[in-house]
Amino acid sequence: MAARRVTIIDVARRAGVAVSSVSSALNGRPGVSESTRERIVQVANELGFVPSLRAKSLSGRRAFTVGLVVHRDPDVLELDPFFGGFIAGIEEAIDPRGYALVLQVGARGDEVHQRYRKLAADRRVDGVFMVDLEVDDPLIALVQELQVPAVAVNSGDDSPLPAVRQDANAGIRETVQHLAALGHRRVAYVGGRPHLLHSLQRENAWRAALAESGLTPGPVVTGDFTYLGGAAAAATLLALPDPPTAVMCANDLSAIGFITQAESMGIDVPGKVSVAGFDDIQFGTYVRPALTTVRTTPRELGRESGRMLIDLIETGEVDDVTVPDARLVVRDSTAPVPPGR
Amino acid sequence: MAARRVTIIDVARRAGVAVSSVSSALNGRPGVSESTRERIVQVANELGFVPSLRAKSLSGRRAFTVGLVVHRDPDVLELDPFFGGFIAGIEEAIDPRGYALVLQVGARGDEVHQRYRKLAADRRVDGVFMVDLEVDDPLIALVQELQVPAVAVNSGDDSPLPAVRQDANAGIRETVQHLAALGHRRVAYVGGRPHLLHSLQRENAWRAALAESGLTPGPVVTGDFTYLGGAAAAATLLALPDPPTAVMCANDLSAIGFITQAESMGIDVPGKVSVAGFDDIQFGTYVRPALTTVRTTPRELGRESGRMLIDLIETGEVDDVTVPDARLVVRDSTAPVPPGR
DNA sequence: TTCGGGAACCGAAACGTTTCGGTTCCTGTG
DNA sequence: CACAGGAACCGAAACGTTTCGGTTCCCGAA
Repeated sequence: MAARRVTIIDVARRAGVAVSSVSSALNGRPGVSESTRERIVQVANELGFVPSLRAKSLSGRRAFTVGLVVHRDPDVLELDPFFGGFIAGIEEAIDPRGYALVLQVGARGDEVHQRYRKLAADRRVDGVFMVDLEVDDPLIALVQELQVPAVAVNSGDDSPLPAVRQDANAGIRETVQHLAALGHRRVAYVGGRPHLLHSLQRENAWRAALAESGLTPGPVVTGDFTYLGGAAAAATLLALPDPPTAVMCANDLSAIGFITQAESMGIDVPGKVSVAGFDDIQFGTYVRPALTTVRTTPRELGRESGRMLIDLIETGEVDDVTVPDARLVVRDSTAPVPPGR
Repeated sequence: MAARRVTIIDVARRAGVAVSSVSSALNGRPGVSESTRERIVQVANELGFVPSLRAKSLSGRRAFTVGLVVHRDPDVLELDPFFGGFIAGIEEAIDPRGYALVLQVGARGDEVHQRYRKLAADRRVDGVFMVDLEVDDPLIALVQELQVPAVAVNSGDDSPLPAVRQDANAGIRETVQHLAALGHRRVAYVGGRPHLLHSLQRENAWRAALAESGLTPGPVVTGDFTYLGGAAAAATLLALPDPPTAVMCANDLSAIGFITQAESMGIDVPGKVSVAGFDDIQFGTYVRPALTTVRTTPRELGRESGRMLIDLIETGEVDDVTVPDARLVVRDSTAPVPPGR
């Protein structure tokens, strides 16, 4: 009894009009009188007509699908605070407009490359999101070569692609000012994976903010955004002859690693050293001491990215957008500089 | 210069054969001699022919896409250890077979319903994964009504849908035996959201394992799989006149919440109370004391689910599969029962 | 030598839309 | 009253495959 699908032809026949008129009527295109439009809509509803997405794709040369390929090891993905909210935001924007998201993950760079190529060759998606951009990212050239519409998320200021950004500077500046106000003069930095664009951006923001506050940069450790990386950084920094009294970490996970390591070395946080993170992951509120951090809003970023990509697909051009700044959230892992330092 | 796409017609013309022969040749169907098949393949490569997925979909009545709709609040998603690995596993299985995954999230139940309906109406996907099944889940009836092929992940034993399962029983039994061997006689349980099928399964497994070890169930608290829920459970259980000496939690997150709360009440873990979790999230290795837990393998589950769904789509029937059991991982949060208890 | 049968190949319909050029008809203007 | 112009509507091509029925041709058996 696999009931045959009701097609536009059925609607046309039943309404006594041409197929093309049904198409025009249902898509709000001109060339059909208001009265027949109403009749057609009526008939379409009666019949429960749902246009075939596949036929639309073939005819209309759009897939009504956008792609996100995540360049990340699945194990790392587990702890990533970004994607849950980001994807939810994307959907909020694209679902009402009839688009769906295809998601792919690739651990290695060449896998990611292949995924993009295949996505483009198959014309499976009408556009893609570019996240986790690297410095001089070859993927940018790739999507340009492939001619697939793309929006860059948190790219640099000179992005050749349309971009949506959340400025980290404001939050980082607030953090540095917060630390300075607490009397800290020696503020270290634990970086993220250095080839990642936003690692660079955050570190630069930190330097700029220090300069603004009249401070000179403390020691810098290159990390990798992981818990273990943060712990290793603590081992290094806190063993220095003149250890920092405060540390900014490139993300919360490494900040938490840092704190745990510090405490296991018998160094109290925030009594002896203040620690600030970045991201505002939920665990930051559970950890002891609760983490002072900079709150980012992946969901808003996703929503704007989604909106923008579809605008780009449908109109061919868009303006860059900026979501509200990341802001400082003060909790318990930062405190006044210990006396005598 | 939007170069026209090279189609099967171009290949046919260039090879001097009919379009239908090209189709047969490239899809490994009989009816074309080996020599012309080779020639056709040759020509197709020369021309860089990539069959149009859209045309294939329309003609062949398959979308080469499968769907996963996640019923979860995006904020909860952030801490969820399951989906990163699960999705990665799905992809491992489906990508080589030419399928892609569309992912959707819905915070509310009715949203999820709508998503499934739309997916089916649009024929956007050829099949779906059903995760986070509830007791008597109405979604099962929905996908059956909608006639969309579906595989259930960790469903009950009497699933009307083909299912892939990872048995939690083995791991939970091991855990209970481990606790019993440490001398514990009063083992409490902190459950998950009670309408979720796997909450029920885990609790039943716990009861069964206790019985096997000749123990009677300790107090049970209904939780919600969250950190805060675990903390609340600790507050309740540890204030009991005769508190348990060991606790099994339905997942790691609530176990970590439990431990934190216990310690802030001055009750040492594992000195005074042993705590075991479930999932084996990465944080469990970082937390102090490192968490004894049951390791699940979402990635394998994803891989098998993906394989199975595509088999189901293409052949119409499949057998249930089971991935290797979840196993106990002993770390530092469990210890011998304190003397005198 | 004839005939049957299968392998190889072909042509066209079908999938379900959108789009575009063309026809009809009505209205207003001169 | 004639005619231009535009609104409403129609028909068919196009999108790029797969599939199915039909034709050709060759080979082996009788």
